[in-house]
Amino acid sequence: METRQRRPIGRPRGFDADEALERALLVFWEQGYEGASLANLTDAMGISTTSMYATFGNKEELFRKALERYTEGPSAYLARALDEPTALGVVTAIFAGTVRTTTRPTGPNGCLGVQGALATGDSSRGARDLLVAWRDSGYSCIRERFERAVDDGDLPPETNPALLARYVTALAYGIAVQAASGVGRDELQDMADAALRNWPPC
Amino acid sequence: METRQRRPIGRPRGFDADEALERALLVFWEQGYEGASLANLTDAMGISTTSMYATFGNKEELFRKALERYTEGPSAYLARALDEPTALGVVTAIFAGTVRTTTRPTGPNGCLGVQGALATGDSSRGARDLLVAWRDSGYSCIRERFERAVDDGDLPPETNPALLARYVTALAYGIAVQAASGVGRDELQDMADAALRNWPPC
DNA sequence: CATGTTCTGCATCGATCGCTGCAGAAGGGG
DNA sequence: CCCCTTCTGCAGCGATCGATGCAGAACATG
Repeated sequence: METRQRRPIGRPRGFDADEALERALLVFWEQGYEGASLANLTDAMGISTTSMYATFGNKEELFRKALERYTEGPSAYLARALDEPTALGVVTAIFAGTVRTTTRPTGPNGCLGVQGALATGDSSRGARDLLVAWRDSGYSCIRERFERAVDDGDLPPETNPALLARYVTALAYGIAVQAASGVGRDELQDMADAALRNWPPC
Repeated sequence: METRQRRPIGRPRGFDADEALERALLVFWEQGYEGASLANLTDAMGISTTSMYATFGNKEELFRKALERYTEGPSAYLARALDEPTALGVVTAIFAGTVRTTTRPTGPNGCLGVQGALATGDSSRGARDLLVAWRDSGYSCIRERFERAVDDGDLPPETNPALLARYVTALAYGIAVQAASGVGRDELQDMADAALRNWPPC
């Protein structure tokens, strides 16, 4: 049997959808959901609004797919960090990944998941809720990882994993906000190193 | 001599400018600069667009004045916290004020200075830069307070005040982001308490 | 070739964006 | 009363918002 058709019927797409999505991701990352207009997005993507709607649905769907790409690309450090053998290793990797991703020499500063749609008008509530869920998902993964660390004896048995996860996410968000404000990579990494010097903090 | 004229010449204003500014502040706080449309703002303020422009200038000026009001109102805890006698007292007050202000039972969640215009399009860059300066001002005040604490012997002489201020602001921003995501007051305060349990962290 | 399917370019939709012109209303001073 | 100044209500400005209709182009299949 045939594994797959090489070309679907109909006129082939005149652009690379992956690259277009990457360009859209950068625009959303830098300008936020509301700040990124369809004209901004399609100009950066190099396609017409018609092609954008035919390929990605609408603006909110485009944002959702850009966020997926962000999760599996720039923000993939989180999933990798959770595989570190110790809780300290996990947190060290989370902070290092956050600092690196929010202060890339080329590209937007900050974190799409934080600054993409933190406060919005009514019409953008969908994007806002999407990021609330995204942040909550990241928090839950960290909390569950800490629960496992407690079970493994890697963290003291009196540790509150939920509280500890709130602490780590708070610092990561704080790094992202400062990066969006223009604070440099080295300064943020030094701060993260200092915070890691006593671990666990509670 | 007369201290001041009771009434300026011309038709008197038909609304309370302070109260209108307070209403605008709440809209900016909840929806952000870009998410708050002129219609949203003037509806909440209870005045017409003409009156808004005559009184406050334009949208960006209105935002600037709302931010001033925010600094002297909901965010005044920062200035008060800096008067605490010890660095630990300062940070304790900052965290408590941040948690309380970002999780008020009535009113918007989060911090206007963080979520008001973290990432914007080109047309809102003025508001964005305004908040970058606002956050930088807060950071500088904290850093200078820690420098004084080092001079006073309140903090160990090897302390890096700039780094410590980055740490405190990062946690405060992280609290604000989580509050904007719907995390409750008690949970955030517990986290702040845990972070304060070992101080200074570096 | 004809036919079917999909994608693209152009023009444009109604709604909303931030903002303003203008006439009249509401006060004080003469 | 008239005159001056300031504020308000109404209407509407050009621009931009997100989103579409439609005709034709570009492919596969027969």
